[in-house]
Amino acid sequence: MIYLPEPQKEKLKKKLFSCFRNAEEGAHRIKGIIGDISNYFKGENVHFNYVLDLKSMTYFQKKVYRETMKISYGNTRCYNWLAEKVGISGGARAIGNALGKNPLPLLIPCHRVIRKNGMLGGFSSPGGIILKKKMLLMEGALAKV
DNA sequence: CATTTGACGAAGG
DNA sequence: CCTTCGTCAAATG
Repeated sequence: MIYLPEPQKEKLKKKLFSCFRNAEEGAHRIKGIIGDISNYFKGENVHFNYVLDLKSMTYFQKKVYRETMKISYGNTRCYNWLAEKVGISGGARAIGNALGKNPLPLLIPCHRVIRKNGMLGGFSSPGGIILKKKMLLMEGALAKV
């Protein structure tokens, strides 16, 4: 499970520990991921290559996530592009639904999926659309101003 | 099974 | 800008 940064650190901590009572002790086992994430938010071009546990997701969602993971750092694609990729051209809205349930934001870089008209679309993690924009800016994915 | 609901997109005001 | 309509997987009833 991934929680992206929230304005209030304590609130986030509380949320984490309510899910994982042994979070502190187990942390060393996921040092790699923690390091990667922290480097990412320092502005580094981090690749993220981990085997993800997606067995609780539907077949369709897994297909969407697999394609989403092919969008590399600093690039963006639109919802309909993904729709084509998973074989439902015209189903952009269904893509949005699937991405809205992304259990592993950042590792599954749904923030790189934006609207065709240049709008950013949505972002369901706590940081919301503000955070999505920040991440894209950091990646240098937003061309102008 | 029938409806409703969206992180969409195109077309036409 | 805005509205309407087509679209499709999931959630809901």
